[in-house]
Amino acid sequence: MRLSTKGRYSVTAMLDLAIHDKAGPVTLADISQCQGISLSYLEQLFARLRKSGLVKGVRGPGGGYRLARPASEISIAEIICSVDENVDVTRCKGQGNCQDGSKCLTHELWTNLSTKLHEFLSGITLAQFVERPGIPELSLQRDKKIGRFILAKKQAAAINQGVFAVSKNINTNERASTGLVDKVSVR
Amino acid sequence: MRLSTKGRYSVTAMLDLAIHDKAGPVTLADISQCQGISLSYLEQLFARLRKSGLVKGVRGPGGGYRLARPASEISIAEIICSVDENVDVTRCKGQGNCQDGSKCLTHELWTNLSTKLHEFLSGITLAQFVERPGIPELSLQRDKKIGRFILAKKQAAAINQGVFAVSKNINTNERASTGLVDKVSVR
DNA sequence: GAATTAACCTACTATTTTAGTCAGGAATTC
DNA sequence: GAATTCCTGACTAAAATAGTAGGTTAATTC
Ligand code: FES
Ligand code: FES
Repeated sequence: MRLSTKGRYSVTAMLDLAIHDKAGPVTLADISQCQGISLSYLEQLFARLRKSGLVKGVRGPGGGYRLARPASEISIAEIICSVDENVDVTRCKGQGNCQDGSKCLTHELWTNLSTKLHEFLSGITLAQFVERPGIPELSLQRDKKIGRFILAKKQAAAINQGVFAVSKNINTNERASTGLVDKVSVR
Repeated sequence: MRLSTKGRYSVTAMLDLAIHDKAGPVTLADISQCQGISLSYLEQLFARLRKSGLVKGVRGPGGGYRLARPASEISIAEIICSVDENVDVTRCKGQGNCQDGSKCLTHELWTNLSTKLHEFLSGITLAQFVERPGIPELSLQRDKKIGRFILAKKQAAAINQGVFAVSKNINTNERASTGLVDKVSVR
């Protein structure tokens, strides 16, 4: 197992998705702006998250990314493993033969430690972080900023079309699946 | 917290020291040979371990490195932290101000996760690995190889001085502190 | 159907970290 | 004084990380 900023970015982004899951898809552009990470870099990370079956992409206007599974079924370990492909714990990659054909001490040490670490991180789910005391207030604070930003864009689009209170169909297939448009729409 | 090959090398090397602690100092040359890591790279790692007060260096012939404390008082977390100086968990490095002056979600998430991880790795000591079932046999196996190598060197030095059964003072200050020379000496 | 949005894809560049090398100096033993 | 081994600093090579650029494709809105 390996821990780097790559995994940190991914976990943070996934947390973002988990928090806003009820309000529909989150665009990478928003995460990029909010977290100060490059958009294309995020795209690369999310490509892996998608291939690992952790997120689903929703194309078109009003689209973005959402969790492929409930937050309670996604562990921190899964997220980190999906972006850090270099998970070769030992040097021999499974076969115990890096010391004249026989198993070295390193082998046992790291398979042991790494399974323990993995078990530990597997026990922590995204949901646990979302439901953590303190998050609701922080989430609210930040939603004002992000929400305002999203609304500003939607408003601008609406004004551009002549009318103000528009917000009809943001993304029909998504609305159907979530049944929650009010939070995204303007009025 | 961060996990990389750097920390892996260090933990493995420290385990080596812990196993052979009773038999006196272990040279970096031996660890280098046995683990297949560059000697100078090991020296750089051990420089940090020494500055962190985890190991003590013993100069001169018969010298090497030994643990500065009992193996039962050295945790995996300490070792990893001492070589990976880049332990900035958050982006703001303590102050919660990376989001318009206020704390972002990332902050709480990572300080929380990282303390948990740290607690976890702090609970695992070197001694636990040395005393682990399975290690004695493996250690014995490997000691034949390393031991033979060390003995070969000592023998060569002895022969060089005309007598064979010498093994008088390998490293006096070390012998005094350990009171265990027989394992190191030839006969 | 044209415009827009945002996912999706590929290749390239820059920066940083990791790993290794080199050349020497200092303490210790013999 | 020679050998050994820690110790130091500077320098190089390779790899991973982070960011950039320029597109294509699917959905939505008008
Ligand atoms: S790493 Fe598996 S035998 Fe050495
Ligand atoms: S990382 Fe500390 S406030 Fe954002």
